[in-house]
Amino acid sequence: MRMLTRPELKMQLQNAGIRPSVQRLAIYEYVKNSCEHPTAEAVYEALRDELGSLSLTTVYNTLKLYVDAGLVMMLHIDDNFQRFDGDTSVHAHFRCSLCGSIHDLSVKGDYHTWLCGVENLAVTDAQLYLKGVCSKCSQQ
Amino acid sequence: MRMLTRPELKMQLQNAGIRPSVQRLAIYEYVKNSCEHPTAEAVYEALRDELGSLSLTTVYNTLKLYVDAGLVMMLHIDDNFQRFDGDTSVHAHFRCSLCGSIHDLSVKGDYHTWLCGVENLAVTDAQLYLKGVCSKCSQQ
DNA sequence: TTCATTTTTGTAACCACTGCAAATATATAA
DNA sequence: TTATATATTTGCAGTGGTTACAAAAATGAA
Repeated sequence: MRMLTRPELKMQLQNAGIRPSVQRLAIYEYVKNSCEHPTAEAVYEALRDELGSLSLTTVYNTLKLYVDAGLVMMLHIDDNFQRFDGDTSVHAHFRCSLCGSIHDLSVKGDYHTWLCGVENLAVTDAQLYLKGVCSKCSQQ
Repeated sequence: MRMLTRPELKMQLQNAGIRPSVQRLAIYEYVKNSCEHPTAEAVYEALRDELGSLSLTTVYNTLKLYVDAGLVMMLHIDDNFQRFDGDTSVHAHFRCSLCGSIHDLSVKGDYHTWLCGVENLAVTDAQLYLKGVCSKCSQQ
């Protein structure tokens, strides 16, 4: 996924009915253009200098705002942290037990084709989480 | 899955090299024969009367022991709680956003057939989580 | 019985996350 | 511009699930 420009990101927020304040735009840009599935704390640490003042609460609130609006996904692949993914398309996640890194995986079809008996269920979210040792760690 | 008897459960623990104390066997029996994917707190509440004295710490430690031994799965489908599943076979989980209940779903094949590029990854665990509204809640 | 090891227990602490109210910034109206 | 209402941000305190730790109890070996 190519990097999104500020005007593009701003437009996305406005289309979702969210006013693009300085903090909101910075947080949105960081999550959308990051591929490391950051925690709220990581977003906070990455932006606090750039923004001068930033509250961790703002980061949490803003990310929740985006999740509720469907702009960002919240991941629970990590036992101890919420993680956030700006890529809302259908894909799976792999977490390395050794280095803790999280990688995207492409999927074939979607969850409908993997499951039996989902006809009566109104599914709003599907997450496929894998754990193990990544290729980099297994070489060492 | 039929209910497992005490002798069967006891044998499973011994085969895993785990000494079946009174607390361990009771916790193991409860998780293995439950289909509600209980939290540690739920296991504790269900067994404290039967066992006379029981510590919540013992429940947490014992469940972790079983998870590390591969006898029980830990689920992270719920945002706020660890949940435990005595059924370690490949299956997916559906969580109802309204009533909070968690249901098992059968899957076709396994994760290898759903994904691209898992050849270089040593996968030790795969979890497919779905969220939405269950059939019971959508009728009301 | 005696001693070492294992298991259980209760309390205190941890820490990611949230609630809340004050402070600040922004939009609207006059 | 000024005044007022609304929206957003901020910092701190609190919450609650989970874990660390050390003492107590149970178990096994000699």
